[in-house]
Amino acid sequence: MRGHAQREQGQEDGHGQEHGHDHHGHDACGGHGAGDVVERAERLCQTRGLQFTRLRRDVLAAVAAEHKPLGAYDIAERMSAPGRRVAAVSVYRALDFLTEQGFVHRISSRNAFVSCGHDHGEGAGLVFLICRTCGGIDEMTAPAVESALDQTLAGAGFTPTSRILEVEGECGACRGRGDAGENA
Amino acid sequence: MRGHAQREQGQEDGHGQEHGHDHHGHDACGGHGAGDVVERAERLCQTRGLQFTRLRRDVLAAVAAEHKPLGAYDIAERMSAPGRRVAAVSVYRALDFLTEQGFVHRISSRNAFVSCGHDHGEGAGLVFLICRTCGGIDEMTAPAVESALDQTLAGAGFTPTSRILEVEGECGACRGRGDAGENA
DNA sequence: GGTGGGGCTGATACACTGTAACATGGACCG
DNA sequence: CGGTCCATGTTACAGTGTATCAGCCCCACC
Repeated sequence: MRGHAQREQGQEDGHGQEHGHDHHGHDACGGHGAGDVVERAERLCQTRGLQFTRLRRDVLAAVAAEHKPLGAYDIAERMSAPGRRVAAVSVYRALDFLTEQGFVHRISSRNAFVSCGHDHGEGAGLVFLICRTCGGIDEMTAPAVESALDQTLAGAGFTPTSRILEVEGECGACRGRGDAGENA
Repeated sequence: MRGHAQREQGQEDGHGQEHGHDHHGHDACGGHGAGDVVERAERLCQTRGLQFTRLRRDVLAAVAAEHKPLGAYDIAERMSAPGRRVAAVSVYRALDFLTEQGFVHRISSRNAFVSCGHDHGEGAGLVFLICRTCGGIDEMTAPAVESALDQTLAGAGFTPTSRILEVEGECGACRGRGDAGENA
C-alpha cells in the first residue's frame, strides 16, 4: 500500500477544503473539518508566539483534508504543483513542528501522520483506530484505558513519558457494509 | 556498503556494574534466557510442523541475546562473520516467520524487534515498556488495560484485529540509579 | 534411481522513510 | 546598514523494507 496509488483529487491551486469523505463514522472527532483544524492551529500559534507559516499551514491542511494517515512523501506530492515544488524534507520539518504543537500525530505503525483537532495535551492517552478496509483513522481518548495503563505501569515501576496505542481492525461503517471482501 | 553502522552496538557488559540491560527485574517474562526462548521455539515449530532452520534459529538467538529492540540490519551485522555473510533481506524473512509464530514482536516506534518467551496468542494485549535511559525493553500483559480497551473499542463499534501498545519512559532500575542524564 | 515441486536462502536491485549539512532569504534588533 | 535568528530550499545520504530472480535442499512421486 505504500505508494502513490490513489490520490483523490482534493485540491487544485487554491486549497479549497471540501471534506467529502466521511466514509468512517468519525463521531469521536466532534465533527470538525479541515478548516477548523487549521484555524484552531493558527489561533494557538498566535497565543504561543509561534510562526504559523504558509508551509506549516499547507501541510496541516493537506493532512487534515484526508481522514487517513498520510505519509510525508504523499503530502509533499499533494502540495507540489507546477510552480511550487515542495521537498519531503520541508514537509518533515513542518510535521515536526506540528507534531510538537500537537496539531498532528504520528502513526508509528504506518509511518504516517494524521491531523488532530482536539486540545488534549501530549500526555493524554490517545487511541488510534485504523480501519483496514477503508484506511480511515479515528482518534479517541479513553480514560479507562489510560488509568488502567497508569496503574499497570506504576506496578511495574515504570515512569512513562509517551505512549503509543494504535489498533488496527475494521470500523463500524465498513463492517456494516460488509466491505471486508467477504463476510455478510 | 551499509556496513557503516554508527549506532551503538555491542556495549555488552564487561564491567561489574553494567548499566547495560539486565536492569529490569524482568519478572513477567518468567526469567527465561535466550537459550530457553530458542528451545521453546524449536519445540513449538516441531509441534506445528514448521521448519526451524539455522537462519531462523540464529536470528531468534541474536534477538533474544539482547534485551532491547534490535533492527534488522543490526541483526544481520551481528550474524555476519568471516565466512558467513547474512543479508538483511534474509533476516527480514526470518523475522517475518518468527513474528508470525509469535516468537518475536515488532516494535513499531523503533523499527526494531524483540524476542518473546511467552505463550500468549497474537491477540493478547501486550504492553511494551521501553526505557529511554538504558534502551532495555520489557514486555508484559495487562488484562485490565486490555479489557478497558476492548470495551472502548466495542463502544466505538470498532472490531480490532491487532493492537500496538508501546510506552516509552524510564524503567525502575534506571530511575533508582538516577541514570537519566549522567553516565554515558 | 530419476524427476519435479515446494519451501528456504542468497543475492542484486530498488522503493520508501528519514536526517545531515549547507545555503538563501526574510524579520527583527542594534 | 549590519548581524542574528528562524524558516525554508537544496542536495546528498543513511536507514528500513520489498520485489525479483536464481540456486539449493528435501521430499514425494514415478
